[in-house]
Amino acid sequence: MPAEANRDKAAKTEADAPRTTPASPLTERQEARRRRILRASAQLAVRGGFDAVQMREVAESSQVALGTLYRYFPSKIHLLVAMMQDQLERLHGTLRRKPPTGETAAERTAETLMRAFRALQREPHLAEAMVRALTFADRSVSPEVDQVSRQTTAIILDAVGLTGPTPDQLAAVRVIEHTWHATLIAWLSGRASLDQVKTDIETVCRLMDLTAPKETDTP
Amino acid sequence: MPAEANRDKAAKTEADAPRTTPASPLTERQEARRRRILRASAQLAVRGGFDAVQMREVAESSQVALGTLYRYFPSKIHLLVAMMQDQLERLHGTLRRKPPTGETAAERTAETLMRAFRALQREPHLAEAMVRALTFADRSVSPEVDQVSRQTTAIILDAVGLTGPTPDQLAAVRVIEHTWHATLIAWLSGRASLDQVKTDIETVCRLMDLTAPKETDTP
DNA sequence: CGCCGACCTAGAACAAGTTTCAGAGTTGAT
DNA sequence: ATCAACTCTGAAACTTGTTCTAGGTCGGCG
Repeated sequence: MPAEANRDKAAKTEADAPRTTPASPLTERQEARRRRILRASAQLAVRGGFDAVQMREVAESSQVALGTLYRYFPSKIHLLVAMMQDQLERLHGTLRRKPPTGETAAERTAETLMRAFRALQREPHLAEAMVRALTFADRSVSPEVDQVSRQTTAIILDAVGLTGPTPDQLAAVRVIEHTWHATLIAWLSGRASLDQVKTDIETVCRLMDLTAPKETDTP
Repeated sequence: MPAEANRDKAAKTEADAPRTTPASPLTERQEARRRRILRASAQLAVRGGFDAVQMREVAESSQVALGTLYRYFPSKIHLLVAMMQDQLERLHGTLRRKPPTGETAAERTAETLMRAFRALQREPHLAEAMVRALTFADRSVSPEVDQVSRQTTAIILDAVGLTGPTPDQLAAVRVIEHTWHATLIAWLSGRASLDQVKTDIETVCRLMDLTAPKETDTP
């Protein structure tokens, strides 16, 4: 069934390659290829982490030529960051279905992050691959990394229960995110224990007062 | 003057290669080589950042064979992390000579970090090289990365003016460090403005209350 | 019907980090 | 002075990410 042609035409008029951003609509077949690639990458990552995701192997596993792989994901980093976007979306969905139950904002945030952390713990190699990619990303991956960052912010804001955060609250959320990332990295490279992760996360959630604006008054 | 031999012997008895850790004392010549290598790396890094530090070029610039370079620094990451250790020591020295002047611990900490930040700003490529290496480091570099982390902690504790920090205070310092790192990364990859860096650093320093223990009482 | 253009494939080629190896060079001990 | 045990050198080889080239496939259109 030639459902592909007209869309290919559309893609052509706008850009040369399918982007990871929502910009260009992909053919069904192309969507399928993209999913195959991401799935193959995830499988490899689960087994051996960042180093095990080798572009030639990804191409072979997903039954795609190397050149095609690079057309879909312009670098290994792009590929792994896209994988992270995938996983984050899934996580956000799960969290929406089963929101955290803590009393205070700090408790809910810590609970959310620890839940995410336990999910990552289950596949540490996968986590390592994604996080390494994320932190190694240079300017050419900024848009994608930014998207990941926004998604993380959204997850935390959901946990807190804020819809219209003040700039101060946004800054606090950023600090929490930073701690989350850095702790994750320290844990993945064996420099922090599980306890330390837990402590740090709880510390930052407790101390970043998210319930009220800091500078302005709230009568 | 053959002051080299006995020390080489000493080195041999203990390990195969000179480590970056204080473990094995190096010959003068070896010290000189090591410094040449670090200097050459820094020069290359200043020019073009992480990518410009190419092992072949470093070897050539420092007049050392490639194999020798790898004997001193088992990987590019090790090399760049060692560069960071160097710079941090220098910074710590400077800070000791001219300590921050703020009234509160939070102010002094923020001042210290912003001063470090401005130093990095002067050589953004150098900063990029070091930070990329630091965050990309895997387990094999743990000891060195850990050393960097300890040095950073020491600098912050100096700024705060604490000598015997409580576990809670150490956790708070870790959160500050995490924020510092993550902000730096975001800035280097163009995802955060100078203002945002400043805001985040000040936010975390302000909110991480370092003046008194959190759990235990202070009569 | 047969050609066009976009996409895809296979595979070579290139770049940079890393490893390897044979042959010097050094140095302390005998 | 010679030896043994190192370290250093120079160059090639190997690995993996990335790019390039030449040709193949497919759907729509003249």
